Amino acid sequence: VRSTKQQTSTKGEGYLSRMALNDNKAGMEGLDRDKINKIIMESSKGSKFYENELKKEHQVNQRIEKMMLQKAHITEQQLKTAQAQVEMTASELEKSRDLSRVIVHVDMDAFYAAVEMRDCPDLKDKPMAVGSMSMLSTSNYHARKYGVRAAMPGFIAKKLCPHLVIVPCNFDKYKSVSNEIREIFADYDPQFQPVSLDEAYLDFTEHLELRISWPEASRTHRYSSWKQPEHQQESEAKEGFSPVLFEDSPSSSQSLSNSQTADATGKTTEVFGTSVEEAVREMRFRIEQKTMLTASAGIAPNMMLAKVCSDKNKPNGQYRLASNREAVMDFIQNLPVRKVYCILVQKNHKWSSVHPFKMRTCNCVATRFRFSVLFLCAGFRHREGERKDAECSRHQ
DNA sequence: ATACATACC
DNA sequence: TACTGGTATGTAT
Repeated sequence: VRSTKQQTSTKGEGYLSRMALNDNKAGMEGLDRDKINKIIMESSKGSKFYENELKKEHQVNQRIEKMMLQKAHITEQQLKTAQAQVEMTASELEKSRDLSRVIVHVDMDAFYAAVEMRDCPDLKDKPMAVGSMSMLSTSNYHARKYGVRAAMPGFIAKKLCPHLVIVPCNFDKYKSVSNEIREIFADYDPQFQPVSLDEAYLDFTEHLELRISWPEASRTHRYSSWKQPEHQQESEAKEGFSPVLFEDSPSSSQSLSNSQTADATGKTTEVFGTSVEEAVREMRFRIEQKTMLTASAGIAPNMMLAKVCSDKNKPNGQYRLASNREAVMDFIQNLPVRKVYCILVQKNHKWSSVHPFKMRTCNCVATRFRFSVLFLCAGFRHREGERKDAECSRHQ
C-alpha cells in the first residue's frame, strides 16, 4: 500500500464517499439520510465541482484496481517478510506505550454558531448556520436535524432546510472568545496546544498532581449572573491561590465532589473535587460561566484517544477513558476506523489506502493485519513529540 | 531548495 | 449564481 505512489487520491475522503459516511454524528438521530443524500446529489449534479469529484473518484478506483492486481502477485515469502515487519513494529510500539499522562481534548460545541446565538437570542430556536451561500463553517444543532453541517455549501443547505438562517462569519468575535477560553486552559496547562479557535489539547498530568493537595477554596467557583463584568476576576483570584501553601494531606472534604453551598438566593458557588473528571468539569464550568458557551471534553492517555473521547458525549459533556491497556483495547474494538483511520498508513494516503479493504471497525483492521497496537498514529505522535520538546525547554 | 500535494479546522 | 482559506506537514524532483 505504501509503495503505491501515484498521487491520485481525492482531497480527504472525497465528496461522494463523505456523503455515504454521513453517519454517527451528533444531532443525526431520526433523520432521513437517503432523502438528504438525494437532495445533495441533485443540487450538485452538473456542476463543475461534481464532475471533478467524479473524476477523482474514478482515479481512485483505478488505483485500487492496480493495487489489487499487485496484490495477486505477492508471494508467500513477501507476505512473511511483511508480517515480520508488522510484528516488530507492533512490539516496539507496545514497549513504548505510555499510559502515564492525562491528556484532555476540549472542543467548544458548534462554536461559531453558539457565539452568534448567544449574541442574538432571536436565533435561539431557529435552524441557523455560520458562513455564506457558498460555504458554511458550522451549523447549530437544530439545523443539523435537517442534515445541514459544516463544510456544506450554503445553497445546498438552503435546499435541505428552507428556513435556515445564514449568518456571516465574525472572526474577530470568535478570536476574542477564543482568547477568553484559552486563559482558562492556561490555568490547567500553560503549555496547552491549540488546534483551532475552539479546540485544544491539554496535559492535565501536572495540574492533577498539584490539585490533590489543593484546599477546597481553590476548587470553588462562582456561578456568574452574566451581568457583572467582574465575575472573571473573581475566579481568577481564586485560581491564583497558591497550592504550595497547603501541602498537608487533602482534607476530608476532598472526596466529596459536586457539593454545593446554598444561599438564601440559591446556589452561588460550586465546589469541585480533585479527580480528573472533577477538574475537567470545573474547567467546562468556568468556560460556561465566563462565555455563556458550552464545551465538551475527552480524557484519555494520549491525544488521539482524547480527541475521539471528546466527541462521545458532545454537546456539553465529557468522557473519560481509563488509563490501562485493557480499557483502551476495549474502547478501540468497535470504534469505526473512520474516526482514527490515520493509524495504519501514511497520513496523506490514509483514506484511499484503507477504503478498498472495506473495514469499518478498528477491530476489523486489527484482525486483518494482525496488528494489535493501533492507538498512536504518526500525526499525533509528531505533535506529542513537539509537546515534550516544549516541556523540556521549559524545565531548562 | 523548491514546488506541489495533502490534511485539518 | 454558488463547493472555503489559513496554516501546517508530506512528497517528488
